[in-house]
Amino acid sequence: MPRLNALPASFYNRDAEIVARELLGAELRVRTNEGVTSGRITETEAYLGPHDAACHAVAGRTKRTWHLFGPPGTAYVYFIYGMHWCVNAVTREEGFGSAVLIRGIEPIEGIELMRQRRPKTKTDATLTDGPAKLCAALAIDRRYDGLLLTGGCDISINEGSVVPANTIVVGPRVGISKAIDWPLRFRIP
DNA sequence: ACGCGGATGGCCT
DNA sequence: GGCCATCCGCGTA
Repeated sequence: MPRLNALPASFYNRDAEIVARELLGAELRVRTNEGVTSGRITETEAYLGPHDAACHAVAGRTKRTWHLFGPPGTAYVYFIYGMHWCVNAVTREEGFGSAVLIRGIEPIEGIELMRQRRPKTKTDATLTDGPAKLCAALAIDRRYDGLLLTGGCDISINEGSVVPANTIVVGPRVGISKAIDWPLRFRIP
């Protein structure tokens, strides 16, 4: 059984790179009227703020990026490529604009519900191994944008297993066209 | 096991 | 008007 202690705002009120590393092993959990789905975070990317050309904060606080500038521990959910959602955890102080993109999880709870939501998926290995895949599996969309992940909402990130630092694979972020060689992608093999 | 391109729409310039 | 922090299926090996 997963632990249900949500990570506190103080956890998120640090540099995105640190938070991205330490979110590995934590549990992302979503409750809907269909049931609960959750997974262990296995891949993250750090987006450092307005000085990071690949970070959405470069455009300033617009309608789309509004909650990226929210308080630490806020969920920043955005729509991309006309059909996909991605979820971030906001880091550092309110107004700064840095976050950690959740890129992969390993299902813990509600795997049958996840399969129903992603019926075309052939194997469980590809059920939640991408930022838009996991949002589809957990039914994360605009409704969750701006909610606090720190407890009390239908979306939260909870304490999980501790991941040894020497097992984390570090590499460049993917899918971006600027600041492409910064080593800000973290994953558990 | 790759590589490529289409789907699809909101938002910033 | 053009750009996306993507995914999937189809093509060539």
